[in-house]
Amino acid sequence: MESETAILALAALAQSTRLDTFRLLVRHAPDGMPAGEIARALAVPQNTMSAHLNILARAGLVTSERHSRMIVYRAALPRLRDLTLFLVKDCCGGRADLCGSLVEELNPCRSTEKVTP
Amino acid sequence: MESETAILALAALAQSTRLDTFRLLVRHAPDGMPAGEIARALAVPQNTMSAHLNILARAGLVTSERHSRMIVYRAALPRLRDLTLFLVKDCCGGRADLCGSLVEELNPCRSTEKVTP
DNA sequence: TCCATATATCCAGAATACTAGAAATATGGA
DNA sequence: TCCATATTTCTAGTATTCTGGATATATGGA
Repeated sequence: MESETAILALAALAQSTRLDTFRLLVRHAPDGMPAGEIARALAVPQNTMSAHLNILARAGLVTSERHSRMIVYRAALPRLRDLTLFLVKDCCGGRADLCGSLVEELNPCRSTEKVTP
Repeated sequence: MESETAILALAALAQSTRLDTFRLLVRHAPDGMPAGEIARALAVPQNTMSAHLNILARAGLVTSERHSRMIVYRAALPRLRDLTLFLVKDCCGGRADLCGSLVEELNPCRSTEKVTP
């Protein structure tokens, strides 16, 4: 992932309404939610939410698809993965000594898998 | 990590000079670099860099320590880990189905360790 | 065709961020 | 004490972001 792309994604998430929006969409993945329903759920005016959704979309963090009258937004998990990878690689950068503890801590995600012996 | 803290960190990294600064400090971890040397390395006026370093420090992404006349800045890797964890947990949130592929991809960090059988 | 619904776009005011010149503060050496 | 160095703080101009009212566009149903 390019720095410029990463900055777009970081800036998109560095705003409370947008971070809440993204989290809401992650919770509703992979179905997604129509724009109006998102605005209602977060108690944000419809046009304000539209602007925020546009910023998230330009950052590649959400996708949109029209379903008759509604436009359904979905979290773009691969982009979140790329962003996370970008951050971790900044930290690692070929230096496993710095990185080890970080990856260890990421394991909570695997808690449902049988990784620990 | 609280959302508010995460937003501070995301915003701190969502700016090219600061992202470059953080990356430079990660590359120079754990020794760190004095403020003036950072400014010189990135060709940024010294007071502008001071402002950016202050923002990174308030976000907890760097620490500073005076060494006689110089103030040495260091990347705060644990904070980067917390931020990464925050992002990944947003994605996972008890849903290993969404998270699996993400953690898989994070493994490049482990390339120097003997994890793969 | 007319109307209701769902969403986006236009616009402007308020707030916040970025930048760098000038001045202030802290440290160490002569 | 005086000076040079390293950094921060003050300040203000410019640019960008956030917000929401008003309006425009798209879709589907009567």
